[in-house]
Amino acid sequence: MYTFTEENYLKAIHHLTDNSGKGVSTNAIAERLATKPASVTDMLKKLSDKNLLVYKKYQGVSLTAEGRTVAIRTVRKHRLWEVFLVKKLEFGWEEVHEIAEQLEHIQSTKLTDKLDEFLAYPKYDPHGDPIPDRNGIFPNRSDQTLTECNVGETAILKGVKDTDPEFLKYLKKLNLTLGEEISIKEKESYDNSMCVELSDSTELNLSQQVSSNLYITVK
Amino acid sequence: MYTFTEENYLKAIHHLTDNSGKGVSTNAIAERLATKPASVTDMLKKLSDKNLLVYKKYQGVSLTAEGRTVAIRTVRKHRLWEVFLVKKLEFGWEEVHEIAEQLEHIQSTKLTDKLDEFLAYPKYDPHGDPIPDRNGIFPNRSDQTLTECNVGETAILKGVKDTDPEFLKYLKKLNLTLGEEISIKEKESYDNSMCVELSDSTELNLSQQVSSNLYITVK
DNA sequence: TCTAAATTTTAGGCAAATCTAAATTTATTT
DNA sequence: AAATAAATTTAGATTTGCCTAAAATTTAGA
Repeated sequence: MYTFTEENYLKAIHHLTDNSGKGVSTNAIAERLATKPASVTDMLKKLSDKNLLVYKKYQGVSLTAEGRTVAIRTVRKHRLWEVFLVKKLEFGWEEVHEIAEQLEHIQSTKLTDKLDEFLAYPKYDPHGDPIPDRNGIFPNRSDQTLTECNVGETAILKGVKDTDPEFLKYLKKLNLTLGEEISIKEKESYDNSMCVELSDSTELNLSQQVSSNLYITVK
Repeated sequence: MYTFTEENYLKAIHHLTDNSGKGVSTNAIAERLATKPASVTDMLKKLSDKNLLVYKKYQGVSLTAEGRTVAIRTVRKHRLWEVFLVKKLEFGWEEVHEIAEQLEHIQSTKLTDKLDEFLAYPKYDPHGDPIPDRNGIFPNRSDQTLTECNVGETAILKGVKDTDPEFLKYLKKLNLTLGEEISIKEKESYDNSMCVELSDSTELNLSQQVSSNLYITVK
């Protein structure tokens, strides 16, 4: 149906699309795909010819309905495989992205749906990112980060914004896993770091860099 | 490491290698991969340059140790994924080959080994084909077919030689699944068909075409 | 053995996806 | 508003894997 490369471009463009209505820039796509802007321009023309996106020279691109469908389907596959790798094969959450980058291109709707069923229809992947259903509908997710919480509140860790393996390993070391309850004890206005307590009573000091990458809901 | 195409060529050549010591022919490879002989010649030169096989013009090819390792690793991945699809996702045995053709190219030794563990180290795939272990060692398999059995003997179905989806669906319809006990009641010398009885006492008439494609062991 | 048939290889090309270097367009600055 | 900087596109190549048509080699048949 769609090639490995086409799916990757569409997924990248979908990821880079914000609600501002502006087109996604060539440079942004090139950076995300670790390729050169000239290569991106080439590919945008081809994808435009296939009606997967709307491209006007120098104006950036936006996905068509068809392009968005393909992109979301790819995200769905990626995240379902990540769940499989962590929940069934017991990989660490910092190891699965790379393998899922390959698995997301397997072509078989039946496989995707059976995998979904096997995993009991998970709503979020191991990093807390929402998994679209077979119709492409995403579950809602909190976009509130720990930074926005006040002293005295208790937050529940729902996801991570940054999924860099180094960051994930660091959180693992701190015992910060999805679902963890985090009570804010103190906020330091000097560097915006915060002191928090976990459910097992350990206390941690989190930099703003860390807290701004943790999606939470207030209890 | 190795491309999709390289793995496919090596797997095909491994499959076509018999113990006769003769090289595998260009035409045979082309037919198996549904490609043209000229394309095969191109690729053989490249694989030879990479020391994955030994190629002499007009003489056919044979795999080097390295090439064989890659081929067997690919077979291992293919068959493990087939087990996963049938045992865990409940696909029919006639549906899994195509999907496994894609999954077999996922690059991650850790994934393969974890999958193997998850599946409890299966020795045979859903068609009864042996699965090499992580060192490339195949379990022994019977190469005796039902055709060779005599009246009065009871055979246990261990595998199928032909894995064409149509044949597999036919066997399913006949209730002939791996492990089934088959008692030979009668052999018809006219067309070499045989009349057999299954464990649930149903009687079947099997053509030579069918019986010669069933690997068995005598009880 | 000598010729015809089959097999295999070479030659020349094509499409996908990428690259570098140069040209063009848009954005920013003074 | 002109000049510079940044972003984007074009032009021309490269690599991988495949193709067709023609040439070369091997095998098989009379």
